Amino acid sequence: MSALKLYDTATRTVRDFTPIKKGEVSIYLCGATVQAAPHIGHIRSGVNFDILRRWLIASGNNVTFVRNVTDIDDKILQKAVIEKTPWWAVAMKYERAFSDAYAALNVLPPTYEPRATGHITQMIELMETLISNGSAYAPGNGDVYLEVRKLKRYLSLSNQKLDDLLPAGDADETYKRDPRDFALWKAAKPGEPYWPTPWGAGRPGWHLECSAMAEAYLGKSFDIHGGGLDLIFPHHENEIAQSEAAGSDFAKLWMHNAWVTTAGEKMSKSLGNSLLVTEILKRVRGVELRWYLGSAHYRSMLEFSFEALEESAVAFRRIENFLNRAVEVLGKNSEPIISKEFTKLMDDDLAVPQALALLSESLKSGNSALTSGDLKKIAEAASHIRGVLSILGCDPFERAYAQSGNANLSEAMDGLIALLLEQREAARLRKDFSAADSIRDRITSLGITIEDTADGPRWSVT
RNA sequence: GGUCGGGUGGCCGAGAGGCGAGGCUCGGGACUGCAAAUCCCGCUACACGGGUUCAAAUCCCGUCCCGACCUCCA
Repeated sequence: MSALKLYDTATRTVRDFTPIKKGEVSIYLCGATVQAAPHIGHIRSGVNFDILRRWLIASGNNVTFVRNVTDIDDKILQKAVIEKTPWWAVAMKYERAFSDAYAALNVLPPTYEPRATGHITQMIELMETLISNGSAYAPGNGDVYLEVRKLKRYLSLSNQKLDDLLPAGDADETYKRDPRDFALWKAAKPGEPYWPTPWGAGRPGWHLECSAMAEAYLGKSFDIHGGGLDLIFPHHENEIAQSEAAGSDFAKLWMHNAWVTTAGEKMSKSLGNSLLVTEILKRVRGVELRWYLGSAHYRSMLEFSFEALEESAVAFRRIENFLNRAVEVLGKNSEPIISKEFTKLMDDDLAVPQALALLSESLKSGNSALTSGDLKKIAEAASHIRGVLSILGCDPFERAYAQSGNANLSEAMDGLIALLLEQREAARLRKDFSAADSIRDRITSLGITIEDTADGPRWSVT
């Protein structure tokens, strides 16, 4: 019995979430336009919605999760010219880059991951519907526009008035009945890729694909539509306009994640390469980046700095260290438990930051139990921590984060270090501390940390 | 111009009328041959000016500052 509440952009309130079909949740997330490698802002969206998805699953729902790939658009075509390569090669290259980033951050693969170019047929059908019912028009040049003045309602998501909008600057308005009408379909210019349609050869406008694909995979009505804040207008407004004009109910609830900012500003694509996921992953592991991106509330801006990232990674290693020690002491891993308190927090619009305070309590209690040797409490703490981490997608024991090392090699290493530690222990016993410290220093300089515990020394690679 | 979101301690980051989230840093202590790890204690804030209230970071009015969107955007 879920009491999940989520913030709905459409009503600007936190409200009860009830799926259309009990136990089944359908989500459409606007994915990447594959025109450049992902930076950490792009991937935050993936992480935030992955947390939502994991929570819905943990709450007993079957989740159908659709995340599209926009593999044709103006920027991809521009990039193809710059990179002197076909547009589809550009799209494929960056789609792979996104896939790699999602995988590195343990973002669950979507149930379906449709590409725009694979759904031209559905888009044409949608346009036919819109033209035949008078919502859209083809002025004859190959373009197809949606006539926004004819809509029963428009701009309800962003709460704007049509007449307040600034007129589009560089739009070629000669074919538009109103400057605010937007393109469903764009006529191909010479040299551009095109698909044939009853109105001429061209390619999809940006918004059409999401309406077409959402209906294809989720039907005329589905539970949650998500994306970044900047998609509210125009992208999501236009999706609503198209789909409603075509007779769909479309999304029941709208969720938008906030940005990763630098110096208070939205991360822009012209910022350079330093914040690309691949670059960040040279500094911290995937699980640590995910922990960082997931740790702020999804509707709060996350002010990025390398200091904050490093700090966050250190905090995560502390948790990981406890879990590893718990396994050593207990001889086995503790099963994740989702506590009532945690459930209450997550049900409250995914209150992750407060859940982290809860985790912090478990960590303290677990570490204390480790000192006192209270096995029951150690297991309890480990279970609660793993419960939280499993929802955040940061459980270090998850397969996505498993070390793919050479088993023989680590066994040999284990033996070698044990040998050194035995010598050090012998030196300590005879109070030859300078010999003991010199062994420790040598080991430390190789990047291995030695800790003396009540149960003897333990080592870990830093 | 319209719409939306912010300003919280040295830093990050929650909360949204009362009983001061949490983490990091810093200071002190316990433990330890030393270190590391861990635990305990301490430091304590809500942009500014008014107002409402027994009580305001939270509500209201005003001001300042920052950011986002307005047909390329996570």
